[in-house]
Amino acid sequence: MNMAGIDAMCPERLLMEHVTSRWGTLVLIALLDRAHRFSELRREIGVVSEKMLAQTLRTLERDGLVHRDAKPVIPPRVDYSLTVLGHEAAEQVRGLARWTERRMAAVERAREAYDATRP
Amino acid sequence: MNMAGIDAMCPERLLMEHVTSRWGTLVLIALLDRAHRFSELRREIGVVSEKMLAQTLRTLERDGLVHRDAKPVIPPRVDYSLTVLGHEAAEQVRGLARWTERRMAAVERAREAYDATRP
DNA sequence: CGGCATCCCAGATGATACTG
DNA sequence: CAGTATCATCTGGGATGCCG
Repeated sequence: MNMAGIDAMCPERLLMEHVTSRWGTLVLIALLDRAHRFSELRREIGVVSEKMLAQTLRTLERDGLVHRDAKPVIPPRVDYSLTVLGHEAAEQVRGLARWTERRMAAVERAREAYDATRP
Repeated sequence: MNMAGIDAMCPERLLMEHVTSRWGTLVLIALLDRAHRFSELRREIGVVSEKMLAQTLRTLERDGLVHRDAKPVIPPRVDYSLTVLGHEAAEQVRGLARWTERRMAAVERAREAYDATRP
């Protein structure tokens, strides 16, 4: 265990991987805006397979970050929203996302400088 | 492109994957404390292969987050430290890490409740 | 000591088809 | 509409060996 209390395979790291996973981040950020139906999330996220979206939502629901509200109607309607816990997670993730936006240009300059100095 | 300006394969997402990757997070948090040699990072992180640590460090260096200082001595000595950009990234990541520590117990209760309601 | 090159595999992800 | 099931593919990551 290192100084931050996070090691390679501790429970905290697994939770962190759920919220920072490719689809986890996009789901959390989309839900930070408002509740979404399954198909709305698919459209908003862009290209994501049904399987991965369903799997991601189930993981986040199990962790208590996302609330699933399945209405007993035909055709089915399922709404996903953030819990209080999920809202906190989403804000952390959004902070990271916003940082990447602010600093993307600087990072790309750094890459060009790095690449320019070698084969 | 969704509302957060982040989609599945944009440059921002790649950058985010670098900083939130399994080894990226641990390296950034370790360097937030102080500069480390390669072998110090290996020990501090715990179980990490040389390959992944080297690869992670190269990626973070290329992104301009980590500074690599190779001293021309024998035996070789290489020190890694955070750049200003890297310090910002590391603080975001540490924020996420601290959140997982604060909320881990609540998440585990949520999982038990979830698991208790099905096969 | 601090790497890089190679091979290999489990697990993550995608594609497609099917269902309540 | 909102999934599940199955099969195929891709890739992060470990193991090993070599080198300046």
